Amino acid sequence: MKEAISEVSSLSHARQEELLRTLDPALAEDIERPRDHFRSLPALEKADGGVVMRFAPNPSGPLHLGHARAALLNDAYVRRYGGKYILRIEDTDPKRIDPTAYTMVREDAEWLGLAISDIVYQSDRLDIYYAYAQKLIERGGGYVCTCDPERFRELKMAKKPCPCRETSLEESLDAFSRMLEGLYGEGEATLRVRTDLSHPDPAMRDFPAIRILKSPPHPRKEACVYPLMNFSVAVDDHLLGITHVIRGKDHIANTRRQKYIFDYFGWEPPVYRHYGRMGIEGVILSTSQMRAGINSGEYSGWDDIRLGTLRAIARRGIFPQAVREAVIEIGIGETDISFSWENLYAHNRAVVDPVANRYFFVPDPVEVTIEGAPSQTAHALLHPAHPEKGTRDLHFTGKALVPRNEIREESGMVRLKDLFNVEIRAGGQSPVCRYAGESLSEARARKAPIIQWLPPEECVPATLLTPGETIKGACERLVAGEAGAVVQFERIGFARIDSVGDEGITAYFAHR
RNA sequence: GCUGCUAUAGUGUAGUCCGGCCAAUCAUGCCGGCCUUUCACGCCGGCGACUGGGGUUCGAAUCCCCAUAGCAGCACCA
Repeated sequence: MKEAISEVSSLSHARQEELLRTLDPALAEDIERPRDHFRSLPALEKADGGVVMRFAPNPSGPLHLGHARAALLNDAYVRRYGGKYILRIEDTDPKRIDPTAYTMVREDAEWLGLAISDIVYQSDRLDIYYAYAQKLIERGGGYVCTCDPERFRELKMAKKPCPCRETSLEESLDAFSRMLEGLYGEGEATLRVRTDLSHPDPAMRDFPAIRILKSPPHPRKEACVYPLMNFSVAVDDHLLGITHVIRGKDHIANTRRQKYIFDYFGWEPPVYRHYGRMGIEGVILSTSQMRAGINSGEYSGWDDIRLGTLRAIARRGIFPQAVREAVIEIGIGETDISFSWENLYAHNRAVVDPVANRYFFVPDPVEVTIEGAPSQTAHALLHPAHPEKGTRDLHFTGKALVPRNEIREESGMVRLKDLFNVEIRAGGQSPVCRYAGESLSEARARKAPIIQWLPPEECVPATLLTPGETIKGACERLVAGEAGAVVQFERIGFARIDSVGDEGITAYFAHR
């Protein structure tokens, strides 16, 4: 037996399969094919008949890269299995609502290209939550607690019940009505879900479901009794027919809590997947911290290019498709990861390179006279791979703007791209530049750098903004027609033309 | 403190469930070369990882135990 095994083992997989096919073709069909791993997400259980999923941000600010992961992952599964995708605005905490965020979230979701089929506002559903809260009490699953929160916490940690836990069903129902009538002050009464006080995880013990909030007022509704997310989410997930939930692992405990509610009502919970925490190099994702920075004037707004908001990266010329690919590549692993800009840029480069027109941008320009050079016109291609897009024509008439850092003692020969060769002798204040022929092959042979340049009378002042620095320079006039588009400044990198004004062009650097 | 999750190159990821051509995949990054009137794109080559220690086994990235590290939760936030 052993010999037989080692004999088979010594054969190659291909050979083994071949032999098996001759012995038992049916069995051979069962051989597991190596999964073609083109970045496909793992399959979801119970999803073959279609899914109903949701993206559930709270409207405290615009969407950022962290939201994009949740939104796009769920979106990818809805597209894969078919079904519905619900955008659920979780606005049950007036303290954390920025009224302008309602629009920003919708704009950002649209930018991402989410396949949203419905939008639901939780603030429209308060009566539903109240009704289910009553049912929960009737089923013995909840009680109104009027203890001091601090006191309750102590009891909970000691695995001891608070006095309210023993109140009768009727009393709890009455107390809950009084909550709704506004007879309690803020924090004076809370509906708790009855769980298991001896549960080893303190996070599970009689967690709160509904609380009273007198201020600030809700921007959309008049109310002072609001559900906590664990309650509203459980009720909504059931009522909206959510089948699968993909969310961050910070919700693992919430999932367990929500299961108590599902159990009390006899509902079947969705299938959950929790992905790991995602940090982003050099960027804060906390909405409150970003807001603080905006208020203090550190950032110019939600679309300040140093921020990780979607509007900020859009402004820099990152396309939603690149974000989608980067996020899908990351997947739903439970490991904590750090999101790398390099990976995002690589995806964006693939999106943008084939379509971005090429232009010259000369940073820190210095004007030089090129002695002995004939006037002539350079016909530079808008895109090297698409000659049919045409050319930008630059007329040379004796002078050129070139990047200051190309003029050095040791410069020697450089070639002005699409024009001719120039011999530079730096030394002192005024560099001397002399025409050195048209020969491209000579420039090659002498390893002359091929640099960008501009006719001084045909250029526009331009500012290139990167997250770290502001580069002043000049660019071709034609760039003015690219407002809103992403172009490639040759030898510099891709940039989005943000605005074209009297004082010149402003562009945001995307990446190399 | 209590509870839970995770651990593969600089980064992301495949493989882990069901141990075996895994001297570990793919991408990105970096380095070198080729191509090229851009330092872009494309092509070729190279660099670089199974957290540590025990155990089980003929055989462990894969199973078990311990340790370590990171993360999350224990909010009248979501």
